[in-house]
Amino acid sequence: MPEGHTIHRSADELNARFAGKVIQASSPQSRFDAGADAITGARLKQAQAVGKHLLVTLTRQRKLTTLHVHLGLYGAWSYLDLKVLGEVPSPVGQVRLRIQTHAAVADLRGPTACELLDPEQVQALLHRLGPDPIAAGSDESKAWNVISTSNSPISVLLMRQDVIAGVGNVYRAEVLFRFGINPMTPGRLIGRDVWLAMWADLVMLMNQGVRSGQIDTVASEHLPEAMGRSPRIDRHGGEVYVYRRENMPCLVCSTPIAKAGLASRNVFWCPTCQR
DNA sequence: GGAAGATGACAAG
DNA sequence: TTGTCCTCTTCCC
Repeated sequence: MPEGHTIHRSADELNARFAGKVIQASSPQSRFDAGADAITGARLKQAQAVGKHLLVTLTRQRKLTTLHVHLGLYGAWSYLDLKVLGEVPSPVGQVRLRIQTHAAVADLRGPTACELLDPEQVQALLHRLGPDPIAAGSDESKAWNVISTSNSPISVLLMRQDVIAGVGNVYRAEVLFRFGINPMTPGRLIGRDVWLAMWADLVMLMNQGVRSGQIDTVASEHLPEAMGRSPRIDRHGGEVYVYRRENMPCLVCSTPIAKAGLASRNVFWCPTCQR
């Protein structure tokens, strides 16, 4: 499931299979019939991730269209290699969009957004997103301008896509732990140096997530094995300090990890390490 | 078999 | 802050 690193991987996967190819599209679920018809026969130029948004540019008869996909909480892409399978399998479950060539199939399930945008709408979307730590050359100062003047908790600011694009509930919980910052700390109390270090940490962690496909944030000296405990892989597939570890001992100080609802999302932190 | 919950975001009040 | 939407998995009976 999707934070920014997942979407960047989706873009890479789609480019590897479909970039430069003429595609067929369909909506087995019938909820994107018109859109699928509109892009069938188009050439897929490029898939690009911006924060949690996926933008796929397609051309047909020299006309440019952009497919915009946002996975939301539980949307997902799955891929099938037709050279291995031999024939095109029927869609399983609720497939909103199927993209296909003679060689490959990509199925999209459960997205919050699956729509076609014109260039003005694409610009409007990009305009309302903050800097993406995964995109090379992103300007962190746009995020700092908001954070340094805001009374909102830093944990809320980190989730705002107009402040930083691509950070979700896991990365925010983990980066705050790594810097010993309490989630309720107002943004304006975060120092410039601390912010720059946090940004650099997000750049490192999220790029690592793009490469590995999972979120690992625990320093090697704090891994359970290094602490004499049995290895534990979290349900989401990576190794984390606090995310979804409520009531479990902190990997650093053994204090039970706390959990609270904030702005309708769960926040996790160590009450001792993050005073 | 059914409820609850999940790495998200939006609108309404 | 609450309600709503989207789909699948996990957990409990």
